[in-house]
Amino acid sequence: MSVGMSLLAILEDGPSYGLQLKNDFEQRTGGIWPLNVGQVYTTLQRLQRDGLVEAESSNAAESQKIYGITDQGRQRLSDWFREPAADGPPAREGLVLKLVMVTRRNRDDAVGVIQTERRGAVQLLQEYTRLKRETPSDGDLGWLFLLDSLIFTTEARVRWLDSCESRIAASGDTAPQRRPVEPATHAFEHEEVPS
Amino acid sequence: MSVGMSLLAILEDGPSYGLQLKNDFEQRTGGIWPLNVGQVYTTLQRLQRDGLVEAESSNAAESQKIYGITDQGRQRLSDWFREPAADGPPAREGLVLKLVMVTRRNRDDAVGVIQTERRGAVQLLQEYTRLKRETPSDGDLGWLFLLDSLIFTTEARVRWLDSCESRIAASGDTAPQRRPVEPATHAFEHEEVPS
DNA sequence: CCTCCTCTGTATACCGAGTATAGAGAGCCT
DNA sequence: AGGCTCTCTATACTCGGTATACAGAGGAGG
Repeated sequence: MSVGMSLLAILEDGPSYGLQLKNDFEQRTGGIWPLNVGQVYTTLQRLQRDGLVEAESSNAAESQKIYGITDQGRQRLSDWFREPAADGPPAREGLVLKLVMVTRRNRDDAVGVIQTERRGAVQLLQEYTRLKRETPSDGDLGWLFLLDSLIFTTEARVRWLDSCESRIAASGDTAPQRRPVEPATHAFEHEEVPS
Repeated sequence: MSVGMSLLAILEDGPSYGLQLKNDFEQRTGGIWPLNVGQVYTTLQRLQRDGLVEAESSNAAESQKIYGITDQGRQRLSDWFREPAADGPPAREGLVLKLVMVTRRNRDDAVGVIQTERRGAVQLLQEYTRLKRETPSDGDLGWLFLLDSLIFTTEARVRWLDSCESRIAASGDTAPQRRPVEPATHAFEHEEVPS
Protein backbone atom coordinates (compact mmCIF):
# COMPACT_ATOMS: atom_id res chain seq x y z
CA MET A 1 0.00 0.00 0.00
CA SER A 2 2.29 2.71 -1.23
CA VAL A 3 -0.40 5.37 -1.00
CA GLY A 4 -0.93 4.69 2.67
CA MET A 5 2.79 4.70 3.33
CA SER A 6 3.12 7.99 1.49
CA LEU A 7 0.43 9.51 3.65
CA LEU A 8 2.30 8.23 6.70
CA ALA A 9 5.45 9.87 5.40
CA ILE A 10 3.63 13.17 5.07
CA LEU A 11 2.14 12.81 8.53
CA GLU A 12 5.61 12.31 9.93
CA ASP A 13 6.16 16.01 9.29
CA GLY A 14 3.25 16.82 11.58
CA PRO A 15 -0.46 16.09 12.05
CA SER A 16 -2.76 16.96 9.22
CA TYR A 17 -6.18 16.23 7.76
CA GLY A 18 -7.70 14.79 4.62
CA LEU A 19 -7.64 17.51 2.03
CA GLN A 20 -4.34 18.86 3.24
CA LEU A 21 -2.81 15.41 2.82
CA LYS A 22 -4.10 15.25 -0.71
CA ASN A 23 -2.57 18.62 -1.48
CA ASP A 24 0.74 17.74 0.13
CA PHE A 25 0.88 14.50 -1.78
CA GLU A 26 0.27 16.24 -5.08
CA GLN A 27 2.74 18.96 -4.27
CA ARG A 28 5.44 16.40 -3.55
CA THR A 29 4.81 14.70 -6.87
CA GLY A 30 4.60 17.98 -8.74
CA GLY A 31 1.01 17.32 -9.73
CA ILE A 32 2.08 14.43 -11.96
CA TRP A 33 0.21 11.96 -9.80
CA PRO A 34 -3.11 13.46 -8.76
CA LEU A 35 -4.62 11.76 -5.74
CA ASN A 36 -8.36 11.34 -5.48
CA VAL A 37 -9.69 12.82 -2.26
CA GLY A 38 -11.91 9.89 -1.55
CA GLN A 39 -8.93 7.61 -1.56
CA VAL A 40 -7.32 9.71 1.14
CA TYR A 41 -10.19 9.19 3.54
CA THR A 42 -10.55 5.47 2.98
CA THR A 43 -6.80 5.06 3.28
CA LEU A 44 -6.78 7.05 6.50
CA GLN A 45 -9.49 4.77 7.87
CA ARG A 46 -7.37 1.73 7.06
CA LEU A 47 -4.30 3.30 8.64
CA GLN A 48 -6.34 4.09 11.73
CA ARG A 49 -7.71 0.56 11.82
CA ASP A 50 -4.15 -0.75 11.78
CA GLY A 51 -3.06 1.62 14.51
CA LEU A 52 -0.59 3.50 12.34
CA VAL A 53 -2.46 6.77 12.69
CA GLU A 54 -4.69 8.28 15.33
CA ALA A 55 -7.44 10.86 15.13
CA GLU A 56 -6.84 13.87 17.30
CA SER A 57 -9.66 16.05 18.52
CA SER A 58 -10.16 19.08 16.37
CA ASN A 59 -11.49 21.48 18.97
CA ALA A 60 -12.14 24.35 16.61
CA ALA A 61 -14.05 23.07 13.63
CA GLU A 62 -15.99 19.83 13.80
CA SER A 63 -15.67 19.52 10.09
CA GLN A 64 -11.99 18.74 10.28
CA LYS A 65 -10.50 15.58 11.64
CA ILE A 66 -6.83 15.90 12.40
CA TYR A 67 -4.76 12.74 12.10
CA GLY A 68 -1.37 12.15 13.61
CA ILE A 69 1.11 9.36 13.08
CA THR A 70 1.63 6.91 15.95
CA ASP A 71 4.84 5.31 17.11
CA GLN A 72 3.71 2.13 15.43
CA GLY A 73 3.16 4.15 12.29
CA ARG A 74 6.70 5.50 12.42
CA GLN A 75 7.97 1.98 12.82
CA ARG A 76 5.91 0.77 9.88
CA LEU A 77 7.17 3.63 7.74
CA SER A 78 10.76 2.80 8.60
CA ASP A 79 10.11 -0.80 7.63
CA TRP A 80 8.61 0.33 4.35
CA PHE A 81 11.70 2.31 3.50
CA ARG A 82 13.90 -0.58 4.41
CA GLU A 83 12.14 -3.43 2.64
CA PRO A 84 12.68 -4.01 -1.09
CA ALA A 85 9.81 -2.85 -3.27
CA ALA A 86 9.20 -5.73 -5.67
CA ASP A 87 9.15 -9.33 -4.53
CA GLY A 88 6.40 -11.07 -6.43
CA PRO A 89 6.05 -11.41 -10.19
CA PRO A 90 6.55 -8.15 -12.10
CA ALA A 91 3.46 -5.99 -12.44
CA ARG A 92 1.29 -6.70 -15.43
CA GLU A 93 1.45 -3.98 -17.97
CA GLY A 94 -1.54 -3.19 -20.11
CA LEU A 95 0.37 -2.31 -23.24
CA VAL A 96 2.61 -5.37 -23.12
CA LEU A 97 -0.39 -7.58 -22.58
CA LYS A 98 -2.15 -5.96 -25.50
CA LEU A 99 0.82 -6.42 -27.78
CA VAL A 100 1.26 -10.05 -26.76
CA MET A 101 -2.40 -10.73 -27.48
CA VAL A 102 -2.65 -8.84 -30.73
CA THR A 103 0.53 -10.35 -32.13
CA ARG A 104 -0.78 -13.87 -31.88
CA ARG A 105 -3.92 -12.76 -33.64
CA ASN A 106 -2.66 -10.67 -36.51
CA ARG A 107 0.78 -9.24 -37.08
CA ASP A 108 -0.43 -6.37 -39.18
CA ASP A 109 -2.67 -5.24 -36.35
CA ALA A 110 0.33 -5.54 -34.07
CA VAL A 111 2.29 -3.13 -36.23
CA GLY A 112 -0.62 -0.73 -36.02
CA VAL A 113 -0.66 -0.93 -32.23
CA ILE A 114 3.07 -0.37 -32.09
CA GLN A 115 2.95 2.70 -34.26
CA THR A 116 0.06 4.24 -32.34
CA GLU A 117 1.76 3.66 -29.03
CA ARG A 118 5.09 4.92 -30.30
CA ARG A 119 3.53 8.20 -31.33
CA GLY A 120 1.98 8.62 -27.90
CA ALA A 121 5.18 7.73 -26.11
CA VAL A 122 7.29 10.15 -28.11
CA GLN A 123 4.83 12.90 -27.41
CA LEU A 124 4.94 12.14 -23.69
CA LEU A 125 8.70 12.13 -23.84
CA GLN A 126 8.74 15.59 -25.33
CA GLU A 127 6.40 16.82 -22.63
CA TYR A 128 8.57 15.38 -19.89
CA THR A 129 11.79 16.77 -21.31
CA ARG A 130 10.13 20.14 -21.60
CA LEU A 131 9.24 19.94 -17.91
CA LYS A 132 12.80 18.98 -17.12
CA ARG A 133 14.17 21.86 -19.12
CA GLU A 134 12.13 24.19 -16.95
CA THR A 135 13.49 22.71 -13.75
CA PRO A 136 16.81 23.85 -12.32
CA SER A 137 19.12 20.89 -11.89
CA ASP A 138 19.57 21.79 -8.23
CA GLY A 139 15.82 21.93 -7.67
CA ASP A 140 13.74 19.62 -5.51
CA LEU A 141 15.37 16.21 -5.55
CA GLY A 142 12.12 14.27 -5.34
CA TRP A 143 10.68 16.11 -8.31
CA LEU A 144 13.84 15.49 -10.32
CA PHE A 145 13.73 11.81 -9.44
CA LEU A 146 10.13 11.57 -10.55
CA LEU A 147 10.79 13.37 -13.81
CA ASP A 148 13.83 11.26 -14.52
CA SER A 149 11.85 8.13 -13.82
CA LEU A 150 9.18 9.13 -16.31
CA ILE A 151 11.78 10.02 -18.92
CA PHE A 152 13.80 6.84 -18.48
CA THR A 153 10.82 4.52 -18.63
CA THR A 154 9.25 6.33 -21.57
CA GLU A 155 12.52 6.22 -23.48
CA ALA A 156 12.75 2.52 -22.71
CA ARG A 157 9.23 2.05 -23.98
CA VAL A 158 10.01 3.74 -27.27
CA ARG A 159 13.08 1.62 -27.79
CA TRP A 160 11.11 -1.49 -26.86
CA LEU A 161 8.42 -0.67 -29.39
CA ASP A 162 11.08 -0.20 -32.04
CA SER A 163 12.61 -3.55 -31.22
CA CYS A 164 9.20 -5.20 -31.43
CA GLU A 165 8.56 -3.69 -34.81
CA SER A 166 11.87 -4.81 -36.22
CA ARG A 167 11.30 -8.28 -34.82
CA ILE A 168 8.02 -8.45 -36.66
CA ALA A 169 9.62 -7.21 -39.83
CA ALA A 170 12.38 -9.78 -39.52
CA SER A 171 10.03 -12.70 -38.97
CA GLY A 172 7.03 -11.61 -40.96
CA ASP A 173 8.34 -12.72 -44.34
CA THR A 174 9.08 -16.26 -43.30
CA ALA A 175 6.22 -17.27 -41.08
CA PRO A 176 2.53 -16.97 -41.78
CA GLN A 177 0.71 -17.66 -38.57
CA ARG A 178 -2.91 -16.83 -38.31
CA ARG A 179 -6.16 -17.61 -39.99
CA PRO A 180 -8.08 -14.65 -41.47
CA VAL A 181 -10.79 -14.21 -38.84
CA GLU A 182 -14.04 -16.01 -39.21
CA PRO A 183 -17.29 -15.49 -37.36
CA ALA A 184 -19.52 -18.33 -36.28
CA THR A 185 -16.71 -20.66 -35.36
CA HIS A 186 -17.66 -22.43 -32.28
CA ALA A 187 -20.55 -24.58 -33.31
CA PHE A 188 -18.34 -27.39 -34.47
CA GLU A 189 -15.41 -26.78 -32.27
CA HIS A 190 -16.97 -28.37 -29.25
CA GLU A 191 -15.65 -31.88 -29.44
CA GLU A 192 -12.23 -31.03 -28.20
CA VAL A 193 -13.41 -29.49 -24.99
CA PRO A 194 -12.55 -31.94 -22.25
CA SER A 195 -15.55 -33.47 -20.58
CA MET B 1 -9.58 -3.77 -18.04
CA SER B 2 -6.69 -5.44 -19.79
CA VAL B 3 -7.31 -8.78 -18.08
CA GLY B 4 -10.83 -8.95 -19.42
CA MET B 5 -9.69 -7.97 -22.89
CA SER B 6 -7.01 -10.64 -22.78
CA LEU B 7 -9.60 -13.25 -21.88
CA LEU B 8 -11.67 -12.02 -24.79
CA ALA B 9 -8.66 -12.40 -27.05
CA ILE B 10 -8.23 -15.98 -25.90
CA LEU B 11 -11.91 -16.68 -26.37
CA GLU B 12 -11.66 -15.43 -29.93
CA ASP B 13 -9.78 -18.64 -30.66
CA GLY B 14 -12.77 -20.65 -29.55
CA PRO B 15 -15.06 -21.16 -26.55
CA SER B 16 -13.48 -22.15 -23.27
CA TYR B 17 -14.04 -22.24 -19.55
CA GLY B 18 -12.53 -20.77 -16.41
CA LEU B 19 -9.52 -22.86 -15.57
CA GLN B 20 -8.61 -23.36 -19.20
CA LEU B 21 -8.60 -19.61 -19.70
CA LYS B 22 -6.28 -19.21 -16.76
CA ASN B 23 -3.92 -21.79 -18.23
CA ASP B 24 -4.04 -20.27 -21.70
CA PHE B 25 -3.33 -16.84 -20.30
CA GLU B 26 -0.32 -18.06 -18.38
CA GLN B 27 0.94 -20.03 -21.34
CA ARG B 28 0.77 -16.96 -23.55
CA THR B 29 2.77 -14.95 -21.03
CA GLY B 30 5.23 -17.75 -20.45
CA GLY B 31 4.26 -18.04 -16.80
CA ILE B 32 5.72 -14.62 -16.06
CA TRP B 33 2.33 -13.23 -15.17
CA PRO B 34 0.40 -15.81 -13.18
CA LEU B 35 -3.33 -15.19 -13.17
CA ASN B 36 -5.35 -15.96 -10.09
CA VAL B 37 -8.25 -18.28 -10.87
CA GLY B 38 -10.72 -16.31 -8.87
CA GLN B 39 -10.07 -13.29 -11.00
CA VAL B 40 -10.96 -15.26 -14.10
CA TYR B 41 -14.44 -16.04 -12.82
CA THR B 42 -15.24 -12.55 -11.61
CA THR B 43 -13.92 -11.12 -14.85
CA LEU B 44 -16.02 -13.57 -16.85
CA GLN B 45 -19.08 -12.47 -14.90
CA ARG B 46 -18.35 -8.85 -15.77
CA LEU B 47 -17.81 -9.70 -19.42
CA GLN B 48 -21.08 -11.58 -19.44
CA ARG B 49 -22.85 -8.70 -17.75
CA ASP B 50 -21.59 -6.40 -20.50
CA GLY B 51 -22.66 -8.79 -23.22
CA LEU B 52 -19.14 -9.43 -24.49
CA VAL B 53 -19.32 -13.10 -23.64
CA GLU B 54 -22.08 -15.65 -23.39
CA ALA B 55 -22.41 -18.85 -21.41
CA GLU B 56 -23.02 -21.86 -23.58
CA SER B 57 -24.61 -25.01 -22.29
CA SER B 58 -22.01 -27.46 -21.17
CA ASN B 59 -23.37 -30.65 -22.62
CA ALA B 60 -21.31 -33.14 -20.67
CA ALA B 61 -20.45 -32.03 -17.17
CA GLU B 62 -22.51 -29.55 -15.20
CA SER B 63 -19.41 -28.53 -13.37
CA GLN B 64 -18.05 -26.76 -16.41
CA LYS B 65 -19.45 -23.57 -17.81
CA ILE B 66 -18.35 -22.91 -21.35
CA TYR B 67 -18.07 -19.30 -22.40
CA GLY B 68 -17.96 -17.99 -25.94
CA ILE B 69 -17.22 -14.54 -27.27
CA THR B 70 -20.13 -12.60 -28.76
CA ASP B 71 -20.12 -10.35 -31.80
CA GLN B 72 -20.19 -7.41 -29.46
CA GLY B 73 -17.19 -8.92 -27.73
CA ARG B 74 -15.29 -9.14 -31.00
CA GLN B 75 -16.10 -5.53 -31.66
CA ARG B 76 -14.96 -4.51 -28.20
CA LEU B 77 -11.73 -6.43 -28.64
CA SER B 78 -11.06 -4.73 -31.97
CA ASP B 79 -11.63 -1.39 -30.31
CA TRP B 80 -9.22 -2.30 -27.53
CA PHE B 81 -6.51 -3.09 -30.02
CA ARG B 82 -7.15 0.12 -31.86
CA GLU B 83 -7.31 2.57 -28.98
CA PRO B 84 -4.12 3.95 -27.39
CA ALA B 85 -3.25 2.41 -24.04
CA ALA B 86 -2.38 5.34 -21.81
CA ASP B 87 -4.46 8.50 -21.70
CA GLY B 88 -4.63 9.63 -18.10
CA PRO B 89 -1.74 10.51 -15.82
CA PRO B 90 1.08 7.95 -15.80
CA ALA B 91 0.60 5.04 -13.43
CA ARG B 92 1.91 5.56 -9.94
CA GLU B 93 4.92 3.49 -9.24
CA GLY B 94 5.60 2.22 -5.76
CA LEU B 95 9.35 2.51 -5.91
CA VAL B 96 9.36 6.03 -7.31
CA LEU B 97 6.88 7.09 -4.68
CA LYS B 98 9.03 5.55 -2.00
CA LEU B 99 12.13 7.27 -3.22
CA VAL B 100 10.39 10.64 -3.48
CA MET B 101 9.13 10.29 0.08
CA VAL B 102 12.31 9.00 1.63
CA THR B 103 14.47 11.63 -0.05
CA ARG B 104 12.61 14.48 1.53
CA ARG B 105 12.97 12.79 4.88
CA ASN B 106 16.60 11.72 4.95
CA ARG B 107 19.06 11.53 2.10
CA ASP B 108 21.15 8.86 3.71
CA ASP B 109 18.12 6.59 3.92
CA ALA B 110 17.46 7.40 0.28
CA VAL B 111 20.88 6.12 -0.66
CA GLY B 112 20.11 2.94 1.23
CA VAL B 113 16.86 2.46 -0.64
CA ILE B 114 18.60 3.05 -3.94
CA GLN B 115 21.28 0.51 -3.25
CA THR B 116 18.84 -2.15 -2.10
CA GLU B 117 16.66 -1.66 -5.14
CA ARG B 118 19.60 -1.61 -7.48
CA ARG B 119 20.76 -4.98 -6.23
CA GLY B 120 17.29 -6.44 -6.76
CA ALA B 121 16.98 -4.93 -10.22
CA VAL B 122 20.35 -6.22 -11.38
CA GLN B 123 19.47 -9.67 -10.15
CA LEU B 124 16.18 -9.57 -12.03
CA LEU B 125 18.00 -8.39 -15.10
CA GLN B 126 20.31 -11.37 -14.96
CA GLU B 127 17.35 -13.69 -14.62
CA TYR B 128 15.60 -12.16 -17.60
CA THR B 129 18.68 -12.23 -19.81
CA ARG B 130 19.18 -15.85 -18.86
CA LEU B 131 15.63 -16.58 -19.97
CA LYS B 132 16.29 -14.76 -23.20
CA ARG B 133 19.46 -16.70 -23.83
CA GLU B 134 17.40 -19.86 -23.62
CA THR B 135 14.91 -18.61 -26.17
CA PRO B 136 15.57 -18.94 -29.89
CA SER B 137 15.37 -15.55 -31.54
CA ASP B 138 12.77 -16.87 -33.95
CA GLY B 139 10.64 -18.24 -31.15
CA ASP B 140 7.19 -17.10 -30.12
CA LEU B 141 6.94 -13.40 -30.85
CA GLY B 142 4.69 -12.62 -27.90
CA TRP B 143 7.06 -14.23 -25.48
CA LEU B 144 10.01 -12.35 -26.97
CA PHE B 145 8.11 -9.09 -26.69
CA LEU B 146 7.32 -9.76 -23.07
CA LEU B 147 10.87 -10.70 -22.26
CA ASP B 148 12.25 -7.66 -24.06
CA SER B 149 9.83 -5.44 -22.22
CA LEU B 150 11.00 -6.75 -18.87
CA ILE B 151 14.62 -6.34 -19.85
CA PHE B 152 14.22 -2.83 -21.22
CA THR B 153 12.30 -1.54 -18.23
CA THR B 154 14.58 -3.19 -15.73
CA GLU B 155 17.64 -1.76 -17.47
CA ALA B 156 15.99 1.63 -17.41
CA ARG B 157 15.31 1.23 -13.71
CA VAL B 158 18.94 0.46 -12.97
CA ARG B 159 20.11 3.46 -14.91
CA TRP B 160 17.51 5.61 -13.20
CA LEU B 161 18.66 4.47 -9.77
CA ASP B 162 22.24 5.32 -10.71
CA SER B 163 21.23 8.75 -11.84
CA CYS B 164 19.35 9.31 -8.58
CA GLU B 165 22.35 8.29 -6.56
CA SER B 166 24.68 10.59 -8.41
CA ARG B 167 22.22 13.43 -8.06
CA ILE B 168 22.21 12.93 -4.33
CA ALA B 169 25.98 12.80 -4.24
CA ALA B 170 26.18 15.99 -6.28
CA SER B 171 23.75 17.94 -4.14
CA GLY B 172 24.30 16.43 -0.74
CA ASP B 173 27.30 18.56 0.17
CA THR B 174 25.67 21.87 -0.57
CA ALA B 175 22.07 21.75 0.54
CA PRO B 176 20.41 21.09 3.87
CA GLN B 177 16.86 20.06 3.18
CA ARG B 178 14.69 19.00 6.08
CA ARG B 179 11.99 21.54 6.56
CA PRO B 180 11.54 22.55 10.20
CA VAL B 181 7.86 21.59 10.16
CA GLU B 182 5.35 24.28 9.51
CA PRO B 183 1.71 23.43 9.94
CA ALA B 184 -0.56 26.45 10.26
CA THR B 185 -0.69 27.14 6.59
CA HIS B 186 -4.40 27.38 6.87
CA ALA B 187 -5.79 30.60 8.23
CA PHE B 188 -7.12 30.31 11.72
CA GLU B 189 -7.60 26.69 12.55
CA HIS B 190 -5.06 24.69 14.39
CA GLU B 191 -2.94 26.89 16.53
CA GLU B 192 -3.46 24.01 18.92
CA VAL B 193 -2.08 21.29 16.70
CA PRO B 194 0.60 19.52 18.67
CA SER B 195 3.78 19.08 16.73
C1' DC C 1 -17.81 -52.08 -1.33
C1' DC C 2 -16.33 -48.03 1.16
C1' DT C 3 -13.16 -44.55 2.56
C1' DC C 4 -9.58 -41.40 1.83
C1' DC C 5 -6.98 -38.57 -1.04
C1' DT C 6 -5.93 -35.81 -4.92
C1' DC C 7 -7.06 -33.29 -8.98
C1' DT C 8 -10.13 -30.40 -11.46
C1' DG C 9 -13.25 -26.84 -11.55
C1' DT C 10 -16.33 -23.14 -9.74
C1' DA C 11 -17.48 -19.56 -6.68
C1' DT C 12 -17.23 -16.21 -2.96
C1' DA C 13 -15.20 -13.16 0.53
C1' DC C 14 -12.01 -9.91 1.20
C1' DC C 15 -8.48 -6.18 0.43
C1' DG C 16 -6.37 -2.24 -1.88
C1' DA C 17 -6.27 1.21 -5.75
C1' DG C 18 -8.99 4.39 -7.98
C1' DT C 19 -13.26 7.38 -9.44
C1' DA C 20 -17.44 9.89 -8.84
C1' DT C 21 -20.52 12.09 -6.16
C1' DA C 22 -23.37 13.31 -2.21
C1' DG C 23 -23.69 16.42 1.34
C1' DA C 24 -22.49 19.45 5.41
C1' DG C 25 -20.74 23.79 6.90
C1' DA C 26 -18.43 28.50 6.45
C1' DG C 27 -17.80 32.85 4.13
C1' DC C 28 -19.31 36.12 0.99
C1' DC C 29 -22.11 38.97 -1.92
C1' DT C 30 -26.32 41.47 -3.18
C1' DA D 1 -32.66 36.72 3.94
C1' DG D 2 -31.41 34.06 -0.17
C1' DG D 3 -28.05 32.12 -2.87
C1' DC D 4 -23.36 31.17 -4.35
C1' DT D 5 -18.84 29.12 -3.95
C1' DC D 6 -15.20 26.92 -1.53
C1' DT D 7 -13.61 23.63 1.75
C1' DC D 8 -13.99 19.34 3.78
C1' DT D 9 -15.69 14.74 4.89
C1' DA D 10 -17.76 10.59 3.56
C1' DT D 11 -19.76 6.81 0.94
C1' DA D 12 -20.91 3.98 -3.07
C1' DC D 13 -19.02 1.70 -6.78
C1' DT D 14 -15.63 -0.52 -10.13
C1' DC D 15 -11.59 -3.19 -11.06
C1' DG D 16 -7.29 -5.80 -10.06
C1' DG D 17 -5.66 -9.20 -7.07
C1' DT D 18 -5.32 -13.03 -3.37
C1' DA D 19 -6.92 -16.67 -0.54
C1' DT D 20 -10.12 -19.98 0.40
C1' DA D 21 -14.33 -22.65 0.54
C1' DC D 22 -16.78 -26.08 -1.81
C1' DA D 23 -18.36 -29.71 -5.04
C1' DG D 24 -17.56 -33.54 -8.13
C1' DA D 25 -14.65 -37.25 -10.44
C1' DG D 26 -11.46 -40.72 -10.25
C1' DG D 27 -7.89 -43.62 -8.32
C1' DA D 28 -5.65 -46.59 -4.45
C1' DG D 29 -6.13 -49.67 -1.10
C1' DG D 30 -8.22 -51.77 3.07
